[in-house]
Amino acid sequence: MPRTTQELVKGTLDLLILKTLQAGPLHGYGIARLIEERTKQALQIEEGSLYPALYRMTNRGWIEFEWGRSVNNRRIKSYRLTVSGRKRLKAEAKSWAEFTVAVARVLEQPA
Amino acid sequence: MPRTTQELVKGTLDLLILKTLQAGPLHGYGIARLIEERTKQALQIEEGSLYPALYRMTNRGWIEFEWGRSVNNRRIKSYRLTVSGRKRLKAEAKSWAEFTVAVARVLEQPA
DNA sequence: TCTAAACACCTAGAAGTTCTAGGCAAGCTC
DNA sequence: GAGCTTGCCTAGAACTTCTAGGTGTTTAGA
Repeated sequence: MPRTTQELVKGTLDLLILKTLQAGPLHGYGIARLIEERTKQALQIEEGSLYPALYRMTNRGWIEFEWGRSVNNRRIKSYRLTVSGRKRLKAEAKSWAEFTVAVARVLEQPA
Repeated sequence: MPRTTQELVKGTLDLLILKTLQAGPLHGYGIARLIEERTKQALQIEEGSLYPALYRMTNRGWIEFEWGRSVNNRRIKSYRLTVSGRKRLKAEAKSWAEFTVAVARVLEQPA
């Protein structure tokens, strides 16, 4: 289902995942669906980006997982933030806010 | 002069360049300095990113250049937007706006 | 019962941008 | 004439993301 109006994640995937896990544990597939739902399908989370990202972030100690069962009775890896991950979330959110302000300063210039 | 507080450009470089050229022709070095000034040094434009980007964008027909002289009497490549580049600027600006709104929707969720 | 769809995970390789870390030349200032 | 600034450039590495597959399980429905 290729939808040209959908945006790709452009460097914010980690932040989006960290933020989504802030409210509580969730599995990879669920994270993707929730982000898409919350952005009204404006952001599309590709599985080929998602799973490598979860792997990287686990390695970096920002998240950890345990095997479990979903509400649909499927085997899932339930991820949650670590203490380090909460710190990282805070830092990335701040960085993103500063970044968008900076870009806005350029874009607000008169033609 | 490594400054950890400076942000990198994360996929917005083309947009920043296009926007900076919207007001009139400018050379590469000047584009970088102007963006840094307008963002109060929050964004840093690396020359190793800048020149390849200008090359790419020229190839894609978004910008074109002619050789000239700067106010400092140095040889410069003076870039300006093409018609196609103006279209591209408009599209990228719109896309960026939608993207930031989408990310904001995720980030505004309660913890 | 059998099938199809949805759920849920995964990977290899390619593509693309950006950064690091250099280099070169010319003009200006002291 | 030395050194700084301006101004251009490149090769290669690093990194993320996408494409394009793949697997297995559960459930709904024909």
